Amino acid sequence: MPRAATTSDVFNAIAESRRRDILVYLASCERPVGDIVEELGLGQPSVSKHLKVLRDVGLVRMRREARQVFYRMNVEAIRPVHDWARTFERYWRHQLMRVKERAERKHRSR
Amino acid sequence: MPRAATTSDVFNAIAESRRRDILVYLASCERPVGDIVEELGLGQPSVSKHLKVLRDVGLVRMRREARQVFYRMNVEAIRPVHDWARTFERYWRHQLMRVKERAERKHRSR
DNA sequence: TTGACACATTCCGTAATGGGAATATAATAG
DNA sequence: CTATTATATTCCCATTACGGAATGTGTCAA
Repeated sequence: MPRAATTSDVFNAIAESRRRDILVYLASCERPVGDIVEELGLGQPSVSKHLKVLRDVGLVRMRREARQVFYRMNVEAIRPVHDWARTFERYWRHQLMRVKERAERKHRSR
Repeated sequence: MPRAATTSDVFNAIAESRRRDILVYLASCERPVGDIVEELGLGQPSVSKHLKVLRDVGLVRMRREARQVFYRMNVEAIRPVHDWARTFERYWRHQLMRVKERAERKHRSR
């Protein structure tokens, strides 16, 4: 079984750093494809293909206006990532506490 | 330029769902490889390889004890993902607000 | 209609994947 | 030393990805 498709879920889609860049760029406001091409310094076909991946997993939406196509981020779709990462938040505390304790023991033993 | 290696960064490493499962399993406490194999119902070699990927990006650490190798999660390493996802948090508000406004306009126009 | 513009899709080559089987390595027991 | 247990590594392979070049599609202007 080879690697999962980039379009199989949000986690695979955001594995590519260019796509993460695109999302950050689109977070604040919608943009036509040409702007994204210019911003990323990538070829237009590449950008279009990245956008298709992002569309397939619901991370962006598009809107046609005249000859341009405007893309915007669908911020909701990031939630699975956010939630998953957050499940570890409660363990940070523990880990930091352990580090702190170790440091204190070291300090006392001097 | 083909796809980035799974070991190139944390985002690529967690693209695989099995590896996410492993991390969740290791978050609460350290475990020997055998336990992970049993938990995931995957082949032992596969698990070992997944663990190597996770080690390469610093998401897990290992400790040898007799014949067993115990793995534990390094929760700190998840931070890039958490932080990146959180950059969009402030936009949720806006998006939810827009949805709400649209609903209200619809309501009024009835 | 023709041309131009903005974007999408297809084709190509290179490189890496994850699983299973087989094999190698490390550590302990006897 | 030998056998056994617990992991790691290697080999194999079908599959997919990315970027660039070329080409297709859709919209508007003249």
